[in-house]
Amino acid sequence: MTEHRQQPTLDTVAAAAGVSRATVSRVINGSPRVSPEAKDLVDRIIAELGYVPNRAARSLVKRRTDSIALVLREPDATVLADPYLASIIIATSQALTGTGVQLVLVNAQNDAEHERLADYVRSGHVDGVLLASMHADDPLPQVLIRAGVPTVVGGRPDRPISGLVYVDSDNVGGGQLATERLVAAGRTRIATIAGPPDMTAATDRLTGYHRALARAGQAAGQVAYGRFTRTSGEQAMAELLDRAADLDAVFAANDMMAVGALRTLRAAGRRVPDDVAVVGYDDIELAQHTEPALTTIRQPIVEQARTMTELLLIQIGGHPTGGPVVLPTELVERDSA
Amino acid sequence: MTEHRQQPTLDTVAAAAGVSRATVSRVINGSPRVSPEAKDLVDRIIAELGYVPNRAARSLVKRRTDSIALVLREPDATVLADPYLASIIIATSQALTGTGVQLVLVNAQNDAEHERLADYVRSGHVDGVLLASMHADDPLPQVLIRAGVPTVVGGRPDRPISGLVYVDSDNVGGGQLATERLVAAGRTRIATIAGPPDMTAATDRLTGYHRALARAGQAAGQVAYGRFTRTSGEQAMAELLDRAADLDAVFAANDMMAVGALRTLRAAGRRVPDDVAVVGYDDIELAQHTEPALTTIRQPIVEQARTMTELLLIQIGGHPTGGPVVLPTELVERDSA
DNA sequence: CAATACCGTGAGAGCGCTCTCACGCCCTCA
DNA sequence: TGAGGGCGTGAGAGCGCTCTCACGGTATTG
Repeated sequence: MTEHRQQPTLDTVAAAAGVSRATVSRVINGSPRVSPEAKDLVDRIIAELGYVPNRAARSLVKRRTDSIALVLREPDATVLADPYLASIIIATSQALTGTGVQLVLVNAQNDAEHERLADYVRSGHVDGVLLASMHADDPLPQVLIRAGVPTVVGGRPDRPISGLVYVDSDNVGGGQLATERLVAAGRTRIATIAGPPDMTAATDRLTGYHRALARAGQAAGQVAYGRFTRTSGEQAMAELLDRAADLDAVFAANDMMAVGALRTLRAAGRRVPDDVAVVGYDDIELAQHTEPALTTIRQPIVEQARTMTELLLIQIGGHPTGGPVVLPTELVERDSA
Repeated sequence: MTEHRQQPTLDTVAAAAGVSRATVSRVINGSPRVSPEAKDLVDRIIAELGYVPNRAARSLVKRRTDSIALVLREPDATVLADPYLASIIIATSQALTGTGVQLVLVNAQNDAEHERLADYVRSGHVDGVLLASMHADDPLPQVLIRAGVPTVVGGRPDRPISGLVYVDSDNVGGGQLATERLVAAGRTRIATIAGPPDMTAATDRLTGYHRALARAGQAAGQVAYGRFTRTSGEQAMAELLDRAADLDAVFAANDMMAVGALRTLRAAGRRVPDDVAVVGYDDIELAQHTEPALTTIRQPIVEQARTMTELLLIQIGGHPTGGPVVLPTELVERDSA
């Protein structure tokens, strides 16, 4: 293994260029108060020596690290393939390219790690925090805000938190969009498989469902609850079929549950979309490959990540950010409805 | 917004405890050369003041940042849902919990960003680098090794690089496993859809396929090439059917191509597995939901990430690491073969 | 009992950088 | 011609921490 040769420092460069450390620093930081000749000379020496500023030293004096934390709260390896998470991570990372800001991934699954997270942030290793997803009763956002740490969360918290900036997608609008699609297709006995009542995304989608039905002048339909998993979707669909054998459409609050519903419907001998139309939510990869391909609602994940990142950087810059941002969703028409 | 109250420093704590800065430092770093009384006192003051050491200051003098970079080279938003990537990220992050080491995600898509990556690492912001996936002709590993940066890469490079530590899964063994499954099922005209010839994972799987056939005493079967995408799998399958209408089995070098093959086979009126048995590779989420569910090869992604992380930490610790590690794969039996 | 060892502690020198301040220079203006 | 005002530059004081070194005190040894 190559020996770590001593990295050149500011002083090395200054000495080689015959100027002071301050001048080199000015060149590096693009200060206008440097003569063109000095700048050229220093630039040349820097290239020659392969000098790279030491980030630790810089952030020690600047009180700035130029990196932000993306905090994930999904717990274990079972969610490994969670496409939403993956998208958020990649999209955030991409939103950061060109800004010179680095992304630090932080896993904070349990409470102990939440504690450490606060310390971690206060230790000055990051300038701000992105919380990937809000969970009910999560004290983290408030802790961070109270500590004066720039923070942006993804998804609306279950109750308002003053000073909290969040970026959500329009779940109410999405649920409404999905249900309206079913109404427009002439369905009149539209049921729904809702998500866990303790998640705002789930309750918002249900609200959208109710709203669309009301606007269409239809009576409230059957509601069954799932846990956003395929098997819970299968069960909920069975329950729905049991309670309302004549239903002709289902809006599932996410695609995995829709996939489960599709299975139950097939097992029950119902044809999709002929007998029962199905609309999902999320537009996961799998939605393209089901039989029939799933009509669903697409969330603006990339845009959400980008918006969150932008808001955070603005906040870090010390500027005021507006309130929460809610991004519109989109209907993806396929074959199941 | 709360004012960032002045964080207490070592001096603050020392003054409050009536000891010297050095003693506080010793307590924090768990030095044995501190009297129990002093330690208790300092611990109490630290808790009282909510003191957290400043990481920048620490790493400035220690030349250690306690964070590592995970470098991704998947380019754009189209691979957003790449489950392999997501798994690697999450698994790495999990492998790091409890070590006190932080994960910095770095996107290095194009060459310009590769350049900057080297600088970035030399700027001392990370202690080592994990390269998520090897691409052919990638100069990065050599650059890093030459710079003396601890590095571990995922996947075998296309040609040996001296001093490079990599962790691969046994693609040859996996390809063999898949093909043997087909042989064991009594298939005698086994074709394969191989991946891009410039990726070692693809060529290794093909090698495994050939080896299994040779061991079984069967003649070499038809080989068509895809690009690891579903549509390329569809095309390759059509090509295969064209060249050998009587084939009774296909080994696809990844699941996405297997899904494509399934489509083409269905369109061609072939029943799976009755007429044609299909085995995929990767065991992606989707493999559970195809019709029929896909028999496939599972890679030890979590273990791979964990191993890579461990090897890197050992290297960072200055200890010698053994050579490359190759992890075994596993057959997942479902309905397509 | 003197010599030696060790142990807990404090003083202080940096780590590599930024940034304020002061200084000399040239240019402008009255 | 002298006062004033930039403008480019250098000196030097830290940022918060670790770590070496020296020192007094107690325990151990011949």
